[in-house]
Amino acid sequence: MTSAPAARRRTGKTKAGMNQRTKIKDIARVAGVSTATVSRALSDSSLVTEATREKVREAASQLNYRANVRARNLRIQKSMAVLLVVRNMSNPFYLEIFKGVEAIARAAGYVLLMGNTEDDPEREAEYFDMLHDGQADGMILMTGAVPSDHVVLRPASGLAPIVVALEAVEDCDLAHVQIDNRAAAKEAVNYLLSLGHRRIAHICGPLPEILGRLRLDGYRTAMAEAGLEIPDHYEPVGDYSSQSGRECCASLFDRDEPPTAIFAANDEMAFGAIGELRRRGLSVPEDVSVVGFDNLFISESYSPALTTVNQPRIEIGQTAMTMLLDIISARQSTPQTIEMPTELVVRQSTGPAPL
Amino acid sequence: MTSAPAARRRTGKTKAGMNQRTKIKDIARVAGVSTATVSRALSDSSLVTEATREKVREAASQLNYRANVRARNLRIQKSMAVLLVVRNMSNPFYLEIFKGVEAIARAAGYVLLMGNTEDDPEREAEYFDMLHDGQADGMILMTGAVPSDHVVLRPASGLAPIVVALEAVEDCDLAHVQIDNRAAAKEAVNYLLSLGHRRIAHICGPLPEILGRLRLDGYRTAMAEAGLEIPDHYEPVGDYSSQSGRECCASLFDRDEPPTAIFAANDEMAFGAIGELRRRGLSVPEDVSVVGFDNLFISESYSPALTTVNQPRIEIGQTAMTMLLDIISARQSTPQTIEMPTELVVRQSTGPAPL
DNA sequence: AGTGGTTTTGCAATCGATTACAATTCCGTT
DNA sequence: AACGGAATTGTAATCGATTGCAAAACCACT
Repeated sequence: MTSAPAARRRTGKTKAGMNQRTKIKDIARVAGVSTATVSRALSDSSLVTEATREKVREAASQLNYRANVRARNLRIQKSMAVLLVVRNMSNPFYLEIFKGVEAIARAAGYVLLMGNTEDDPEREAEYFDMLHDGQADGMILMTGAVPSDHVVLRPASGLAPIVVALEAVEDCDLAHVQIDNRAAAKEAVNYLLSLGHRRIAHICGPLPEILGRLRLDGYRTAMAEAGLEIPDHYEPVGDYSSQSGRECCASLFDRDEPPTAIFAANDEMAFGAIGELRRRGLSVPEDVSVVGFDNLFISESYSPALTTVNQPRIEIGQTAMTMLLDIISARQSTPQTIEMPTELVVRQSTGPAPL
Repeated sequence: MTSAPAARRRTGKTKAGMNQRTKIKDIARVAGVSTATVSRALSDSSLVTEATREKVREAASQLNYRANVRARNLRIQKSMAVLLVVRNMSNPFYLEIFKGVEAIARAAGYVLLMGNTEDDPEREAEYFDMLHDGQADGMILMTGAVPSDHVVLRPASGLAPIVVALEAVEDCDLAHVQIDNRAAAKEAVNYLLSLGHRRIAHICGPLPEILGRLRLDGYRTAMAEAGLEIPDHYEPVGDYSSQSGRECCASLFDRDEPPTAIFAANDEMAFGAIGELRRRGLSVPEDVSVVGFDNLFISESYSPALTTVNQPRIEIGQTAMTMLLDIISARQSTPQTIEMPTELVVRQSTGPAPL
């Protein structure tokens, strides 16, 4: 009966019960058309009649068909995924950025791949490799670290698009979404000055990093413009942890001429500082005012509610993703830098300078 | 010269400057072997001589070759990705779980896809579809919501593996990683009882949800075992937000017989409650003790540092991912439920009952 | 040199879609 | 009825890897 030559054939071990996924071929058979037509019908191409389209749709839904994403991605040479790379996944600051990115990505049919570097250069390189491998069509980089001399950076290397958010990569024409850290810090300090404070200290973030430098710079500028000298020990350096905020605060109050106000480079250090002040019997804001930076979700319900600089995190995420999509679809090719507005949120941790 | 029949041929429009990615064919040509050998050499198959392997490696690194992940994934019928689905991406509680999952996934060569449902059934279904589409090889579900009647749930449907974490899906034999919410809640309340408190209130989470129910149940059990009646209004229902904690707390203290201790179903509501107490001039823990649940990263640096129930979040993430890998590789097939230990962390927000 | 066995290698099929190009159908005109 | 052009459909190439099987190379031992 079987006249077809018994060509090489796979064993096709269909485990009983393991119902094979339906593929485009099955639909073609059921609907009585070719696979090409099925593909076209399902992708709403204008090259099929309404009748055929309906027939195909019918067969597809009957067989519960869903296109195999792997096969499609190979063929169309895209992965419909974007890579989101952060320094530390458990930093709550990123949460709303994730959310903003996710919303835009989803709407455009992209999925989100998470990357976590822990500041390890090897891992950073790995994520860049993923771009190169075609695992993602683009990347939103929030580490500010670019592996030196990586292929993707070589000029005209078929560079998969990268948008840098929050951080800044120097000497490299990449798209950026950032805030004006210097100006925001300056505004925070100016507010303290306007309350009558003169002895204002700054708990810095790690200094080799650009963010820490910029905020420190803003603090110094504000102080300089107010004609105030900054005592030697008024710039302790922390690492953004609440513990380090506590320690920096201690170092400020263990010496003469303690400050009447503290501007911390982020909210967590501000929390730590407030904890330490309370431990010493000082009250906030009556004795010492404290300002943070970031406006974490929790800062509002802290007690005292924290005065801090708000970053529009959701919008930063949305903007970064939107830019990335624009670059991917080549709507945009010259790398832009977008600056998002910040806002000083005044709450209960700041008050007039004590007499 | 060219004797080969000019078969149909693509135009191969190589944009100048757009240097083509090197593929396995290129390596084969340079190394003077077949593509099969290249593939085998690079995957450390034992089927190639050391000499050939070296030759191929040489060519590969010279051409800066990286395998096309899309092509490989299609061929091997895997996507080497797992899907992590949460209710709300900006809930800080998930952060360390992400981290735990990420660590294990990375080590096993899997990438992480993020899913965010916002409690929208359509979006929940979408992520299940992604599994079906082969976008991911497995899923860690933290929403507790399973689309009713979805294909993947039909018995023996080639079901891509799912591990439910934190939540519990009833009537469905899926693998689970969870904590004993009832026992943990009971322990927290018992601790308050041991401090001499008798008027203890509970700020519940949303009640249709299993988590809220279990914690409430633990609270009631502890009270019952202590032989205490629970006044009518001692179980206000919040929604896990700090604002709702504030409101629930207010409702407790606007009536007669206010409690001397509050057990909140999560830390954020505990923060809200503390804020409200402070607003009313009550101090914590002297006048009222407060216990939370979750041990958020910030709870330690809150002031007063919050007494709360710790969930081993990193370990939960790690365990869930490990289970998923076991199921994917079929090392494990009968769905297990693993229970992770919790721990009451006593800090400064609790103290002896006032006289 | 011939034999049998074990390693290495190469050929070509395969994964499941999309799509260029060819072939067919349809439809209005002459 | 024949024709021309547009609208649909089908055939087969393609994306870039992995891998079953066959062929070739190698080796030891008569």
